[in-house]
Amino acid sequence: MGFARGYVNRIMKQTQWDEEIQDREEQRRLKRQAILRTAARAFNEAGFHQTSLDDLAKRLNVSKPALYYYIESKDDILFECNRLALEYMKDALNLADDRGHTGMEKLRMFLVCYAELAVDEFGKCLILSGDQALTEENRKILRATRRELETALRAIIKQGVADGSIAPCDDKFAAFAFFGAFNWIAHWYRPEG
Amino acid sequence: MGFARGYVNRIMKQTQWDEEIQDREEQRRLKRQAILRTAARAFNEAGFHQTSLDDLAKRLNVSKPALYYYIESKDDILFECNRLALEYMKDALNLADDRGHTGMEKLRMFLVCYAELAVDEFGKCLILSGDQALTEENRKILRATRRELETALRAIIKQGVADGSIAPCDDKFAAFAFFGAFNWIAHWYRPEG
DNA sequence: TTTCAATGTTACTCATGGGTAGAATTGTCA
DNA sequence: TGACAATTCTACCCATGAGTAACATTGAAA
Repeated sequence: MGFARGYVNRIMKQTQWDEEIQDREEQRRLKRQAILRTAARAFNEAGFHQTSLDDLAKRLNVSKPALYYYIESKDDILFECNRLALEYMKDALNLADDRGHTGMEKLRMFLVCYAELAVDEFGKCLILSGDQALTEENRKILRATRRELETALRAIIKQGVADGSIAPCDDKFAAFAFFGAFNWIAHWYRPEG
Repeated sequence: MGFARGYVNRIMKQTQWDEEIQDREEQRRLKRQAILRTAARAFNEAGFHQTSLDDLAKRLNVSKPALYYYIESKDDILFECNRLALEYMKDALNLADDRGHTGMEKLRMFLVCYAELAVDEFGKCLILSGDQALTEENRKILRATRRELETALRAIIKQGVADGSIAPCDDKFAAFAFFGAFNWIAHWYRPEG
């Protein structure tokens, strides 16, 4: 490793990316990502308000101000974690929403992805931590994305009912029930089993 | 009203129990209950950590130390709200779990009650606020009660499968799915509709 | 090998908010 | 009406934790 002298790269040592990386920008991006992942895990374990930035810094073997070189504020961390999780979910939906499939096939495909995302650190962070700690501004942004997701899921359900692959039902309630049941996964799932 | 002089009974004036109550003990109990309900509502609206005891005191037209005459600590408030909600749910379950009914009938009866409780202030408080703010001690107590509920629900489902009123399924997952879907009610339900 | 931008550190500030001390007010009963 | 217990108030304490200032270290280019 060409960068192992002094207190450099304390953050990277805590992450899965120990390999050499040349590009400066890329390193910054990855360290930021490492902070976000570690933060998400910490939030999921102890809760947002029970996790101080000093705690987080300690986990990353770094001092607190070092974090501020990569993030804006504590709120910023939570917001980014949530934003990323929603981003992934939108990806999953786009992946599933491929023409040539019945509504039911799309639904199943999406829910499989969703279940995976719901046990990912970012996904758990999105589901477990409410948005009440965020700025009104950030809250709005996330709510808008959430609504997008919901609308898209409802469209899939409607299609499924139309093409006969899904039993007739109210798409709104069905969507809520699916989100509810799958979000609940995040509450009881433990990696052990 | 025989007690309307000075700054007495500030708390009671904020509640639905404006009528005369003689018994001292009973008044204490009711004021405490009023504090808990108001606290639950505040927690549900703004979040536990976003609600200071000063905020709560202001809602009740009372000074902060007055609260401490009725409660132990802020944690105590949250704990009691959760404990009460679980208490009500256990009542609902006992009500539903009456012999002479099929598993399906019991299940339906319980879920109807559960849906009502999930939109009650205490119920919402239980579902929305995680237990991460509580003492380890209190957490354990609540977890035990939660487990009781889950076990009882699973028993009902198993009975339903046995007597043929419910389609065969894994009782564990079914219970989780029900709790998940119904708890989600608390997230989107607004009294307006 | 000097120099500068990038990265981290130590040592602070300061607002917030849970909790308390001690005084004041009130209801009740002798 | 005087005394005592119940109840509430004003004014404080102080731990915590987010965020910052100023200084130190490092990597790499000139």
